[in-house]
Amino acid sequence: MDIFSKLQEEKARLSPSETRIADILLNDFEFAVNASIIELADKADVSPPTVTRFCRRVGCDSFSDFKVQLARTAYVGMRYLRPEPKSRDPADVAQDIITKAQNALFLLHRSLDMAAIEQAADKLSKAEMIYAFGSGGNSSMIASELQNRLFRFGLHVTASSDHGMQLMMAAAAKPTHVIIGSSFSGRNAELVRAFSLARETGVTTIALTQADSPVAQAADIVVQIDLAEGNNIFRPTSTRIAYLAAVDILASLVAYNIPQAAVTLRRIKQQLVAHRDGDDRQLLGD
Amino acid sequence: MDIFSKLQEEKARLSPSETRIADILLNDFEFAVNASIIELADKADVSPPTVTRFCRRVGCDSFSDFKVQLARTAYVGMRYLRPEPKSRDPADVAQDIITKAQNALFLLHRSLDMAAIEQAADKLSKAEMIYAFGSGGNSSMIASELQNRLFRFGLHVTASSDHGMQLMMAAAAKPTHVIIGSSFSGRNAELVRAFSLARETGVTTIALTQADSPVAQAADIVVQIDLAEGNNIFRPTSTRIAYLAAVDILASLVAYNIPQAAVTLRRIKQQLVAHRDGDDRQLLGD
DNA sequence: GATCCTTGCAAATTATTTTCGTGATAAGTT
DNA sequence: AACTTATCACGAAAATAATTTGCAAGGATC
Repeated sequence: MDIFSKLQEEKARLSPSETRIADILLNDFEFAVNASIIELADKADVSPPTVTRFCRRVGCDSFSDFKVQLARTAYVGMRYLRPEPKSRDPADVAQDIITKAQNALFLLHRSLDMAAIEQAADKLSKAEMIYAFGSGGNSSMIASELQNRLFRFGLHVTASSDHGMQLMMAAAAKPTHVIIGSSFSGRNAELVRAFSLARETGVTTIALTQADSPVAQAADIVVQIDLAEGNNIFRPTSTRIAYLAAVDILASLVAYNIPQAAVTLRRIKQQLVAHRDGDDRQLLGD
Repeated sequence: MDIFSKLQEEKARLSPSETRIADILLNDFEFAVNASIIELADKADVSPPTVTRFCRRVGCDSFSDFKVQLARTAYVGMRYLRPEPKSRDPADVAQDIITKAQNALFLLHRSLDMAAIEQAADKLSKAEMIYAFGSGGNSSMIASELQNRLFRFGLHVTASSDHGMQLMMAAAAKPTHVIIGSSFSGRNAELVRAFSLARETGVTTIALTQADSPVAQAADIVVQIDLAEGNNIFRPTSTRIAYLAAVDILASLVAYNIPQAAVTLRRIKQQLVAHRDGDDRQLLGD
């Protein structure tokens, strides 16, 4: 368990002196990781022993262990404690965006249900036909990314971001087919309808979405992507990055399931090396 | 600058004792961040002073500073020193992909030229018309992402992934217009032609690409995105994630330059909060 | 008024850094 | 080739700094 969650948990039980220490951690983190116990104690107007006791309280062995843990979780844990540092200084903006993106990946990794992903990869690699659904700028990008990745392995796949089309495809799909749909919010009602329709005829449905959302409940297999609220709503880029990484993982696992894919990919790679001087289109390869 | 790049840089000049210390860092990192200077010295078969000297050598003020820096960059920096774990075990595959994506963000952040980005943001926010160019699956996605982000701020922007169209637009552009083009490889010859054409008539050109590449040389302003080779060629997803983050940064800076944008964005946010139950399309907002 | 908790002081302990000297290697000199 | 001389890496020990522990005083609570 990381320091920051421990801190939030203990917050109420902290003594006045300890609260002052905690405040410094949250407000002037840079100072805190670089300070010695004496400097930190001075700044918090407490004695060094109090700082030591504080460290023990939040689950560390010693002050130096505390500093290491602090520095370690800082990278990921820091920003989602305080809402928005949001200075307009370009360096801060860049730092903030990069950190949020890394956090999103971190959270994705932590919440990934590997069993579900493996199951999804398994179904996809055996599917006679795959429909990738997603609407809105974000999810439709994910749908075309799925198409982009999967067709390379020799799979039959088509992507659609059109609700009407999705419904028709879902109605026409056979039990040997697979529908994979993405919804960041989990509340895409049309996708839910498409899933329900497909399941009536025994088509396998896979959702890339938030756990326990309507879309998740409508699907057979749920690759859940649960990010903290803050990341989610107002900063779509970091959420999208997490989805892209999830698709990357899924596609890689599918590739391992398909012997032919390895051969194809190797050929693409060789071609890439041979023609390094071409333009971007070649980078499509993987 | 982080410890691990410093380490690689200094590697050749390291003495035998120092090399032993470096080895421990790389092989038993967990031990290294938790050890005291004495424990670390013992394990490396050197004396504590040698460890202190080693710390100074890699750019730290003291041993404790060293430990903090270590713990701090560990999360992202670790893996790109060792080549490939690459087992087929799903958990490893996932870990590998996530780490590579995080590294790409880390490297992006390190190599970002903030002055160039600010300059680019400045030009974009003042442009009468913006053309976003990019071809191939990756760069065309970046182009449409640019359109997607910039039109929200009230800017006039169009994206194109069609070479012929790009040339015509470049020929028709006026000095008050801006062309922004993306090329992962930096070798998109058509984009170079479009840039050259545009510059003849004094149109500002901005490139999102590798430094010192043909595309970079053809542009007025270069937002350089330099990732290590390994990431680049065979794993397009992580490169793309870096580009997406770069666009995110650029767009955020543009937003700060445009007073009107803040108002628009606030309205979008309020609407999002009010209609939380809608579908994905609303997440397009930022 | 007894008890418990918080806190700081001072001493003890431990960790880290500095200083200094040795030995090894390389470069220059006779 | 042999002999300085310079340079450097390295560790021992001393000096310094940081951290922890034991203990007692001051408050709050019951």
